Amino acid sequence: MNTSRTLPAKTENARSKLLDAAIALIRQQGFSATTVDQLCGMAGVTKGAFFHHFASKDALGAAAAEHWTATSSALFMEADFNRHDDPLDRYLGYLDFRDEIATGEVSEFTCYAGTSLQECYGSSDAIRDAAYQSIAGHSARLAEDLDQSIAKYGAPEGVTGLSLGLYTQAVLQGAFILAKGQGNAEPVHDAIAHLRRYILMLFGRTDRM
Amino acid sequence: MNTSRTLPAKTENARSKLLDAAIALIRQQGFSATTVDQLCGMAGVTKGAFFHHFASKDALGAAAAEHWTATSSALFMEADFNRHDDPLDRYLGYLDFRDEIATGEVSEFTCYAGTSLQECYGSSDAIRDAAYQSIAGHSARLAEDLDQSIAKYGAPEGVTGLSLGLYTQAVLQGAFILAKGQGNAEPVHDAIAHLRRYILMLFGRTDRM
DNA sequence: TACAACATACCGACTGGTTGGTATGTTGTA
DNA sequence: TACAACATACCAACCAGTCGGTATGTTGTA
Repeated sequence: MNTSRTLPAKTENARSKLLDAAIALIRQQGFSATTVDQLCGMAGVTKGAFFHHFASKDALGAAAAEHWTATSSALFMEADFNRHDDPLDRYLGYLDFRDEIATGEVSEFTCYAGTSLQECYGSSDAIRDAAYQSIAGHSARLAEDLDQSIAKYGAPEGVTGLSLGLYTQAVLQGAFILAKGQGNAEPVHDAIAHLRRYILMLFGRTDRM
Repeated sequence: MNTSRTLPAKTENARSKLLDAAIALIRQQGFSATTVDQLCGMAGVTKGAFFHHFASKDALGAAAAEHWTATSSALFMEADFNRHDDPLDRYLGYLDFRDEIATGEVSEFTCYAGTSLQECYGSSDAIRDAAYQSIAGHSARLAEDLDQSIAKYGAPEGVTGLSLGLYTQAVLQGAFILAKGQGNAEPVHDAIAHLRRYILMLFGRTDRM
């Protein structure tokens, strides 16, 4: 759920410039602390454009979650790890990929959906729902590979692909919080190492540790 | 890091009433979306009292993190699981305890420190630092039992008590985010089950699964 | 093809309620 | 009486949202 993708140059319209600005600013400052004027300033558009495209600040927050889903899912779908034949290799490749992209400024590798879900639970149903959809959908994507891994390698009773997919997201989201506290990506790398070890032990593939 | 503790009756002063209100309201709505007037209203005091005790709204947010540390660490210190002789039993008892207290309204079992750290990273240094201190301190407490467990049962190279303590917090914090999305504690129970299985496998105590 | 009718995208000054914070009392008590 | 612990009244800045207006398509039709 990172977005260091190269932007498609300049001819973007006001709407997408505002969505990009929203993801950048809200990841840094949070939703409430980010003002409409700030968003317009960063996007290089005026308030008129803002309220032409979005009914309210809340509506922008929710739309930004969908935008986030679109850009980040594109990022993961294009990545090389999907080409592995083995489902467990694909999952482990995903973890490696997430490990790699966790570098630089903390607010640039943390998750828009997680941040806004955490903050806006209780103050905006629209944002909460859109943000959770983003995370749940991403988990479901992972669950496919994990279900195939379970079918192939077996797993303890009660362990499902979706359960492991959600756990994966929980670990990452929690690690992002620690990274914000510490100011660097180290907690993310540590957490992924633990998660990787768990998965390998779970599937009896300790030879790959 | 839960606080369903019974409050010490009524003779609280304005300061602690405001801190309690802060933890309740900010966990629900987030820091920025919570106004000083709301805080005063819930605490049953006036603005004069607020700014008599706290230099600013930010200062209250930071003080609330320390208050959170105090109340939650008291909660965990008093709990029964600390009486186990075996360090691993103490850690597993901690997980059981966290599992038990994750019931009812989501905002009542989630973590003030995690929520405000997530949101205020980038907009308030004081709150960020105080919140991280809360989580890091809690992890360090867990690390003691985990280090003793490592000494007693052994562990793979590179696995330290502090690393596992921080991982434990990451798992819980991430599970809280999922719980906010889903609206109930199920993701927390699931995540703890995975974490517990990991720890047992790590220490070669699969007999206890 | 020419032109009216309409739509879309955007601008920026303005507003009215909100919000964090202040200035100035009042009261209990050591 | 001195001072901490509050209460009351108030303010200036801010902020989401509005509104009248412009510029540039698009579409239907005679």
